[in-house]
Amino acid sequence: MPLDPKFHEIMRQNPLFKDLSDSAFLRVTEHTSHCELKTDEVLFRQQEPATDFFMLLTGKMKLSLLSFEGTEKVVDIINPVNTFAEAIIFRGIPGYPVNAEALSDTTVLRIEAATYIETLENSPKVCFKVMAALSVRIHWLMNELDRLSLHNATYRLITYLLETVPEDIETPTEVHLSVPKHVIASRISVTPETFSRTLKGLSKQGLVTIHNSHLVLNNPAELRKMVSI
Amino acid sequence: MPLDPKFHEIMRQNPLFKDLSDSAFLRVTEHTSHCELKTDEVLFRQQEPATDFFMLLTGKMKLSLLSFEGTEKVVDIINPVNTFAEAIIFRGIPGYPVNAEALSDTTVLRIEAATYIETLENSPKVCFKVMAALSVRIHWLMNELDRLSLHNATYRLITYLLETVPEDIETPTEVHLSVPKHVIASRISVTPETFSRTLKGLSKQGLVTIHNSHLVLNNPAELRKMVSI
DNA sequence: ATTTGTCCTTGATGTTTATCAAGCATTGAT
DNA sequence: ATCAATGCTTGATAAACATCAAGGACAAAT
Repeated sequence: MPLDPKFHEIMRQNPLFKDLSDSAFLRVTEHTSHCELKTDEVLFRQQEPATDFFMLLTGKMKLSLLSFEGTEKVVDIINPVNTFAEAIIFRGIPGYPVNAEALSDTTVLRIEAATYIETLENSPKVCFKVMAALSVRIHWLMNELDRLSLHNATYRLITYLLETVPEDIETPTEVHLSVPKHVIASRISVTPETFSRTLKGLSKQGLVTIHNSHLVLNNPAELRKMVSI
Repeated sequence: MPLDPKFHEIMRQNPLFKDLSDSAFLRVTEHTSHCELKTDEVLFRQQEPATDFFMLLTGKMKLSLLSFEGTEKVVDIINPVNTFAEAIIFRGIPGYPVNAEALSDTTVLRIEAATYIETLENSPKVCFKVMAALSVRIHWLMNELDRLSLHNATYRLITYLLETVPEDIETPTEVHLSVPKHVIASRISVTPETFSRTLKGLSKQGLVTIHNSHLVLNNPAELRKMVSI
């Protein structure tokens, strides 16, 4: 079934679709479907055959890895209106490399990879957009590696918090944790207990004020200095 | 100066150049130069303007990040005949994201990014190869992230050792550590001291035998089981 | 109103790994 | 032959973080 045209505009804003010709774009949308997920519902699992990639419209998704002991590591938290799993398109390997699960009720667009690839074959311009997107991803991952291996829990928490506010903010800023704390804990690779204690540590230093999921960064400049961004 | 034709064949074997037309390839080689580095010599530093990417012909290179405290983390060890820093091509950001330093006397080819980009604009087929290469990189990085955040020093050492031997080996196998131990230590994110102790631990269990830089993996199957690959 | 469940916090304890300090082996230079 | 210099190992100690166990806050269900 072809996609409801009301979604066309939002798709077009994404770099992966922006430079497609109208006819190519329509061909893609004909192989795109709309998909609703309830909280905790699984979109796909590690190793499952990967035939589609996705664009998140509303809600939150988490991408996670499962170790063989069964412990889970949240690799990324996806927000609207980003695409995810697009890197699978070009791999020889057929399976998804992560699990994708809804953190809240969500809507996603499911885009057939094969169709999209066909359209790319006729458009070097879009290829460049894709390559740029992949490169951004690579540098994000390198950044993650850096932050995991070079730094401690406090550092990782602060950088996580600062990612959610504009770069130039100097005055006290509210931050609402829109996903459960234990998910953020996994995302920055600490246990929920350590997360709680680390956040409390920042609070004792007067750097943040805590009201449940509602935080105030009292001194963004000082926080930035602590991680020297 | 154009590149000595004796290097053409080896370049052609790399996926980034394999599917270029002859004329396009020649244009690239005209903007490629040959470059010799002594041990410890720096090829480029983090933040330096990135105008070229590279292909390693002989020797070893290390790519590393420097934290603001001055500690170094080896992100990757490059072997012949791989390209590196190719992801910079498509980024908006102008600087290299890592440092590149020779671990031994090396020779590299320096390829002008702008010229290469021009050739891509005319060849969707090569674009696909590049996208595939970038995707492989992404999945390698996700694997790294997994191994750093889900596992301990022993696990990381074992996977490092197993990466150097064929997948199906069951009998005792020699492994020669071709780079200094402290570099490997940084690569798997432990201190040299921990590296030494961890390796000794494996030795005490009879899993490896140590003769300086020369190791024997006595039971690859058991090692593989321990990390359950 | 009580119960149940989820999520978070807190404290006590244990493990892993880093840090500091010293010593040993090898190499190259004087 | 002796003297650094380098890279590795080893031991003692400390820090960071995980684990285990218990309890509190809050919301939904009964």
